[in-house]
Amino acid sequence: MKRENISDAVIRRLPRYYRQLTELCSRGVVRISSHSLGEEMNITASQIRQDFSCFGEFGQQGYGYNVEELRSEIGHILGVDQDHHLIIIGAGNLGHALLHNFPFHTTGFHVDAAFDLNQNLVGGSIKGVPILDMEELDDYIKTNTVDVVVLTIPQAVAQQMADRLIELGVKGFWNFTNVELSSSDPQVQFENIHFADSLLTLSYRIANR
Amino acid sequence: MKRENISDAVIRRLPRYYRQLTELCSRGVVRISSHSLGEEMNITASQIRQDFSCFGEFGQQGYGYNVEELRSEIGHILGVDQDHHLIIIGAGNLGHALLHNFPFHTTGFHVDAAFDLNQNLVGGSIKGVPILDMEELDDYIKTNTVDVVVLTIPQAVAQQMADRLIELGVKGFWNFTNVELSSSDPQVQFENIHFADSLLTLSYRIANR
DNA sequence: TAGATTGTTAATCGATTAACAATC
DNA sequence: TAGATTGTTAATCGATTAACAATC
Repeated sequence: MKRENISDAVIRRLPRYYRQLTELCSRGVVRISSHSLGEEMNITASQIRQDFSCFGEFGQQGYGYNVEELRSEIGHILGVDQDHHLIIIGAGNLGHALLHNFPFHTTGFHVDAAFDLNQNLVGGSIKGVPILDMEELDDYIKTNTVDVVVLTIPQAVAQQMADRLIELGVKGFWNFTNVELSSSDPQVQFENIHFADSLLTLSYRIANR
Repeated sequence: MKRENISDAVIRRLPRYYRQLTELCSRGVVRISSHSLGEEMNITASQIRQDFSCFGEFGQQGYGYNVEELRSEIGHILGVDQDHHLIIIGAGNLGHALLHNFPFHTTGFHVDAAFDLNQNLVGGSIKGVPILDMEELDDYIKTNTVDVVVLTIPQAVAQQMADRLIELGVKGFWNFTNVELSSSDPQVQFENIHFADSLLTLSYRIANR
């Protein structure tokens, strides 16, 4: 399904809705109105209804939304039921931490492999994910489906690695290096976790409180 | 210094400017116009001038901006020259990764200690940062300056830990748990790194490309 | 001086909020 | 049926972009 004209602001709220609805599910809440959902999330009821209406009609007048149903609709919109394939490049501290702690399965991603230069790691596995030699990367991508590459490598080699991967046809990057990656191909998607940018905004806010 | 009415959008662009200017500095670029800076960053020249004008007049007509000077001004606005104090709660994989890889010093933060429950870690240190027993946390905060607490602990205990710390007077949180933390005190600042939300937006975009 | 580029004011665009008819 | 709450249209608000006088 291809949807046009959904603003980035809306897209960024979807995971929050999904998270809140998951929480409501686990609390056993069956139905909720845009008003009460908004109260819990600090969002106006208007915005919630406006957001949802971009994707369909999930509620019922006079009743509100069925929590479980709405959760599953939003999960579907986000693609959590799509079984995407992902590999991790760089099995250092951060790659390691993601492999150990991040619940990839709840987001519809399957981690197929990790790659590293360090020969002490190569051949081993973490949480069932094999660590392969960086040498095997090109071959791997040519012969396997890779929807997203996680970049947990040093800044210095980030753009060149991205270029190499884009060349090989990779279209999705979850970028943990504090580098602004770019591609001339608009089909290529980057999602950045810029730790430093994040901490600096906090620094600004505590300094200007 | 207290600035009023600076929008979140502007604040979130500041670290990007700072990053780009640092890069320009290292390339030896001495001066730059809003136009060329905009070209490099994919931002309009208008927006750049508008953004900077929130904080002062850093340019010169007919010349543009002195890169080094502008960088230092923005760094100052962000507080990188302020030597903030920070502790890390949870020295597991993620806390570990931050201690090893994150260049706290370039952001004006000094990491004074890490805390963990795991007695195998307590007493040791990582990159010169001592790992203390969680038991000592309350005393530590009462007797030391703590501007920011990094939360790299399990989701399940996140809000209760935040409540405990807020009670003790902590006003800044760098939150790595995928939980929406909140406080009734508007002085308390949360900056969230929601990994799952981030990956889900990527999932959405590759599914709706 | 002439050209370039700023800081700022005005215009435009887009996102959020309010209002309300439709209807469960 | 009456009350509640949706989905949607209209109004408002805020952020981005354009324009331009000031001036280096």
